[in-house]
Amino acid sequence: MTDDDAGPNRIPFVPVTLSDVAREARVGESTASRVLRNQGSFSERTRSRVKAAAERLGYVPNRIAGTLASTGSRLIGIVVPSFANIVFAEVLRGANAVLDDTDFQSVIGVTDYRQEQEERLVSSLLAWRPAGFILAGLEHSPAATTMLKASGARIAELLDIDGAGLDIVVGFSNEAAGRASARHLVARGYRRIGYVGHDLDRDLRAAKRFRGFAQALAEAGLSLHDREVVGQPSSVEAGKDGLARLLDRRSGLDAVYFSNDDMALGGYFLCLARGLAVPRDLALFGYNGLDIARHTPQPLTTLRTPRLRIGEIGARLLVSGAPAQVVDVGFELVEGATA
Amino acid sequence: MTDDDAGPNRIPFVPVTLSDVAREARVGESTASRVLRNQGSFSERTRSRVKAAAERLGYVPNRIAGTLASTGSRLIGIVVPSFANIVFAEVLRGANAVLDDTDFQSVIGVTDYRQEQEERLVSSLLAWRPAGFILAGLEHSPAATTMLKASGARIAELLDIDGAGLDIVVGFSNEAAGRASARHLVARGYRRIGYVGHDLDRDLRAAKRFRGFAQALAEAGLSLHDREVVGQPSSVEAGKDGLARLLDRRSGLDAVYFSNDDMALGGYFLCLARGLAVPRDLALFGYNGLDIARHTPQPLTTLRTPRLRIGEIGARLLVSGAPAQVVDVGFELVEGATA
DNA sequence: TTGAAAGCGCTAACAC
DNA sequence: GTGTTAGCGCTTTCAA
Repeated sequence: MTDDDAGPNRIPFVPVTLSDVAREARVGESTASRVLRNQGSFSERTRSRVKAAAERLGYVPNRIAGTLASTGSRLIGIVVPSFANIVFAEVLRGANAVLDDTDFQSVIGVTDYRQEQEERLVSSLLAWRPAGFILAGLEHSPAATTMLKASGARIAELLDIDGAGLDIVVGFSNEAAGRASARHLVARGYRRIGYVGHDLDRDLRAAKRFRGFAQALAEAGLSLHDREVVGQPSSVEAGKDGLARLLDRRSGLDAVYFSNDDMALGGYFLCLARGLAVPRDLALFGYNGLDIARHTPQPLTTLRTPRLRIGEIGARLLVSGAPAQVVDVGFELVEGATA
Repeated sequence: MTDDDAGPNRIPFVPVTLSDVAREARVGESTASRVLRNQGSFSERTRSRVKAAAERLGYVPNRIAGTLASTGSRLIGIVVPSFANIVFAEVLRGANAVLDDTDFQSVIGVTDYRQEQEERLVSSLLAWRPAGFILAGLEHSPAATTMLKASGARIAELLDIDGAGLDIVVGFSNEAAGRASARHLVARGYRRIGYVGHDLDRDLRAAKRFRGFAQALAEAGLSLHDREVVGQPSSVEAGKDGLARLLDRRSGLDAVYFSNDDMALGGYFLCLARGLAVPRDLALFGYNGLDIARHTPQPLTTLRTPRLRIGEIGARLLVSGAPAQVVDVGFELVEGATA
């Protein structure tokens, strides 16, 4: 599983080092270093000679050595639950857009929603002495939390503000999101409301939304009519199957809240397939504001979250050395045609 | 834009080094190193003392230093066009699944489908002296190609085999994919076939599929009835709008080939909204085999590609030091209900 | 089986 | 403005 032979017919690779450049330019190493990093002072003549030498030799600075020699690294460790979920993809995109303009580089790990995997990743990323970490959510294993605190790295926890953060926190209240969704349905006159959700043990933010949702129903004197929680990650299929089971079991539902838009789209497709009129026969409410859900024949009523901005803000605060803080970016209720 | 002050109230971070561990265990540094890497020989007694000392001190090995001291790094540079596109997300997931079982770590960059950006990324990733690179497709800028070749790193180019690769190539023929799609439509009796595509200048693989598609039509004595190419990245909306324009402009179309499933879903939603019967009034054919497209009221007819496997195979060949080779994983025509 | 010592390629004082 | 000199924290000979 490790690479010993670098494949066939490979010329042994001899890298160009700073001292090669310095020799070629007939200056000292430190002078070459200063020119190449554009720091400290040097004459124009020296500058051009060093630059030319570096160019001629095809010099690529070795960041490993550079990082070791200086103090701080320019790596940001990013740990997300999944790539398949567009939400994290967009957060990443936002973060990357910011990091691209700096000389930070991101090292990424995927947890697959497993805390133990998050812990493993944090510990192995730590070995690279990252200057910062970007994580999803506020819940981490005790060991991960300890390591993070001890690491001296800045930490940005994104997408959730319901709880205590370690350092920088950028997101919105998932509980409030759930409450807002419930209030909307109640205001629209729906009374027999169901829930179709996924894997709440793993997706803690979905669990918080559900909690907020149920709470707001209770405040309105209602209770959940019924719910169907599938034990898998969210998907269109899971939403479709979940709603099917709910409908087959329980009659009289007038609205369903889904754990997210993927699930809700599955529900919507089921309604189309079964000839249920939406929202007359059944109202549907999602969460996320997925692109695709805006272009179905009836746009989905949902909550849109500024994921790209969350990634951007998180990364920017992280690399700019901003003080610890909580940034609530809020969310927006999107009135579609399904609720 | 750089981090000087590490935030408020921060205890200056003093990392534990190998020499701390060695001192604590009362052994030499090299002995401690051997134990911790489980390499070379040492007594059981030494082993337990070093392990205990490391544990007690909370030692995290510094990979930066380790990499510098040894020769090869354990980093894999991954460069993908986009996260938003589920295809790359899944390739990444596959690659990561493999890398997780090794002690390689991935450093990721996103090009946004721009070759200049790919070039920038390759050059900045090179500074980390990665042992390998994973790239999308076979087309890179000349400068990027030169740098990659000169780097001595192994290279895996994924998702396309229509062309010359640098080292390891894992994917399928996009042209063949286009041809297979055309043949299917022709075999089904469709004759007035249109195309709705996106941004072919940037998405070179979509361009190859289109080429194969047109070619197979020609072989069948047909030619493209009309086409609409939007100058944006693919999206549901672009597919919807593109098809709308095509239909408004040209009558008599009996089938449309889309540049991918996102676009095709947009087209499908347009048909639903306009009350066009699919496939009777208009047949639709996509590309990708997206999950969601299997759960619409009528599953989309499309081509499924084994993206996860591509990522896995690419990563595995890369880290195992396999010889340069081309792996064709093929694709599968999925007969849905839309064509 | 163990330790001392010499780097890996670079940056950061500090002289000059 | 420029060069010399120590390291950064580790791995790797090489003796012991």
